[in-house]
Amino acid sequence: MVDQKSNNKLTIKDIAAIAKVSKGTVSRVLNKKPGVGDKTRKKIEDLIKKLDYSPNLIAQNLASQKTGNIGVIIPHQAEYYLSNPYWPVLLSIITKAAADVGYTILLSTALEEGNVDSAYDFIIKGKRVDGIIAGSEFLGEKQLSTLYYYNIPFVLIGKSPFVQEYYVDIENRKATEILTTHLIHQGYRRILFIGGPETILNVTERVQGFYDALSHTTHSMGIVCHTRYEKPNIKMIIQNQMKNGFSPDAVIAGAGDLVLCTLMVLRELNITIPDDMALASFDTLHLYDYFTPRITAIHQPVKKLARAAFEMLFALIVGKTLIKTDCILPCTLRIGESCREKRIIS
Amino acid sequence: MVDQKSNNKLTIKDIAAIAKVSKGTVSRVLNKKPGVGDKTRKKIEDLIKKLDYSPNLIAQNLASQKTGNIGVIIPHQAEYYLSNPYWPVLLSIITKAAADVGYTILLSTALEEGNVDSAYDFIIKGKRVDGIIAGSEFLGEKQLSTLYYYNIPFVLIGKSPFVQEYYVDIENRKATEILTTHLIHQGYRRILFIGGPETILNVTERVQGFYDALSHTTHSMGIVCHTRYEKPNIKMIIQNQMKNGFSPDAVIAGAGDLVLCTLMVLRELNITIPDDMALASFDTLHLYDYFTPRITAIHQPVKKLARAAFEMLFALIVGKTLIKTDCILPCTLRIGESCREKRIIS
DNA sequence: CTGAAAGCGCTTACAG
DNA sequence: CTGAAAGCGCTTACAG
Repeated sequence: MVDQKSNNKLTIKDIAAIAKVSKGTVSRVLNKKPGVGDKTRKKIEDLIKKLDYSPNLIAQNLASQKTGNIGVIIPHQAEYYLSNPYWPVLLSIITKAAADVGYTILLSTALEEGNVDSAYDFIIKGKRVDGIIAGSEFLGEKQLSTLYYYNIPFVLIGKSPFVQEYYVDIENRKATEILTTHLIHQGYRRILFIGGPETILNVTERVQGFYDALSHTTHSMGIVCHTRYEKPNIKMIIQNQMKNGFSPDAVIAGAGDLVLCTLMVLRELNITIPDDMALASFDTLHLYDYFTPRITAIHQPVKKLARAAFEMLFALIVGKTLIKTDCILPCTLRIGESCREKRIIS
Repeated sequence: MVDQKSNNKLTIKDIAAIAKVSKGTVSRVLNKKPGVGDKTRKKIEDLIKKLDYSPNLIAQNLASQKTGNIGVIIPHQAEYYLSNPYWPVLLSIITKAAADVGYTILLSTALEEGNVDSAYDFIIKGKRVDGIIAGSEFLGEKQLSTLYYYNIPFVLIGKSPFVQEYYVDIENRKATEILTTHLIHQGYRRILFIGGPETILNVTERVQGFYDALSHTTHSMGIVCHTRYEKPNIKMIIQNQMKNGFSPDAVIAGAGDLVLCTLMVLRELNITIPDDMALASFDTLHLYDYFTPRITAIHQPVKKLARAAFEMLFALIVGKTLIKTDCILPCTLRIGESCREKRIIS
C-alpha cells in the first residue's frame, strides 16, 4: 500500500483520537489505573491490542519521573569479571528478578580495574535509574557521597567498611573455617592460605576463619599470603613456602579468582594433587566438574545472593520498610578428590 | 546546612537562570553545537562544571528523538549463553565499543531457550533503542517483519537464511576444513563429527567443510551426527559409533557448546585422549589452557566479530553508506596435544 | 550570537 | 467516570 504511513509511530494521541476519548483515559487503562468505565476500558484495550500499540517508555519515564531501570555496577573490568562465573550469574539472576516486576537492568562496569568512578558517574548522572545494586569492592566515600547526594536507593553486594545497612553477603569467616577444618581432618598439617589483597574486607574475614580453624587444633599449622587478583604471583608464593621450610602439604586458594592460577602453578611445578599437595578453594570454578581431580571447595549461594539483593532494593524503591537491612547467607562445602585423606607419612 | 535543598535535581532551567541566558543557549553548549559566543560558552561551561550539572538523559532522549541506546539480543537463556565465553565476550566488547561513542547497551535475552519473541518485544516496543545487534539463531520472519515495520537498523551476528545484508560471521566452512585436514594429516582415519542441530546454518556450513576435507583424501573417512546444544546426547552417539563398527579414532566437537560434554563423556567411558581417541573442537573453551591435554581447536575471532558488528550498526545509525554490507572473518587453528600424530597401528 | 516558543509522548492532579 | 490542562526536562527550528 502506498499510503501506509512509513511513520508508523502510534502515540497515545492517536489512540485517544481513534477511541474518541482523552489521552488521560488511555493513559489510565495503559497503567491499569482505576477511574475508567468497564466499557470504555474494554474498548481501549481492544484497540491497543488491534493496533499493536505500545507506549513510548521514554516519555512515560519523563512524565512519571520513574525510569523503570535499575543500575548494576560491577566494579571490575570485563576481562576480569568474565573470567569467573560469579558476576555473570549474579547479573543474570538480577536481570530475571527485575524483569519479573517490570524493571530493566542498566549495566555499568569499571573501564579499568580498580577505577569505579566512571561506572558510578555513568549510572547516576543522567538520572536514569531508580536504584542501584553495586559490588562493594572499591566503593569509596566519594561514590557514597554521590549516592547519598542524589538520594538514590542502593544495595551492596558484599560488606563495606563505610556502609552499615542495605547489603547482602555470605558467611566468609565461617565458611573458611569449615573448609580449613575439613583439611585438618583429612590429615593435612601445613596449610598455606593464599588470599586476595588484605584491603578487601572479605579477604580478612576469610583469613580470620582460617585462623579460627587452626586455633582448635594443635596438629596443624598455617600460613597466610596475600596477592592481587588480576596478576597473582602465586608461583612465587608457593616456591617461597616450599623453600623456606614451611613446605605446605595443602594450599587453599582463598577466592575463585585464584583457583585456576594455583592449579596451573601446581601443574607447572609438577606437583601432583592431592598426593604431593592438596588443593582446596573458596568458591567453585566455572565448569567445575570438568576438572580432574575435582577440587574441594566452598560453594557460595550466588543465585540466592542475587535474589536477596534485588528484593532488598525493590523494597527500598517502593518504599516498603525493611525489617532486616542486611542479609548474610551461609555457604556449603563441596568435597572433591583434591583433598583426599592423607596417608600416614608425615 | 538545613536549607540545602534535598531536592538536588538541577535542571537546564536552573543553569539558564543562574547564567542569565536562555535554556536554548545552555542546550547548545551542552551539545557542543555552534551558535554560542565564546565568552557565553565559557561562562556556561564553567557553571556546569562548578555545579556538577548533568542533563537528564531521558528528557534529552525524548526531545531529540534519539535514545543513545543500542539493543543487544542474545537469543538464548542465561543458563545457556553463560556456559560459554562466546556471548559474554561479544557483549563486553560491544559495550566497550558503544561506550566509546556515547552509546549504552540494553541487553535482552530469551527467557526460555529457543523463544526469542519476548526478547525482541522487550527491545523494540517501547522505542528505546536506536539500533539492534542480534544473534541470528532462531530469527524468524516474525521478528524480521517487526524490525522492518519499526524501521530500526539492525546487524546480525551470524548468517540468516532470511537476511542478505548487514551481518557479520566467521568462515565456518573453511575453518572446519582446515581442522579436519589437520586431523587427517595427523593420521586419523575414522573421524566422527558431532554438530549442533542441522536447522542451524553454521552447523551445515561446518559439515560442508568437514566433507570438503574428506573429499581430498582416500585415507580417511567421516561420519556426521547431530545433537541439540542444550541437552546433547553425545554419550549415546559415541557409544553407537563404537559399537556399529565405525569405531572412530577421532572426534570433532562441532561447537564450543559441545566440547565439554564430549570431554566428559570420553572420560566417563575411560577413553584416553589422544591415545584411544583424538578430540578436536570448533571454538575454544573458557579456561582453555587449564585442561590437559589442551584441545586442538579452531579459534574464532570473537572480539573482531563484535567490533565489526558494532561498527556496521553505528554506520547504519548515523546514515553512513556502507560499501560492504557483510563481514566474514577467518579463523585460526590452535594446536594442542589432543590430536597428537597417530602411531602406525591402524 | 541569542531568546521565545513549540514540541517530544506521556502522567497526573484538578474539575466537573 | 471522563476531559482539559499543566508539566516532566530537554531540543530545535524560527525570528531577530
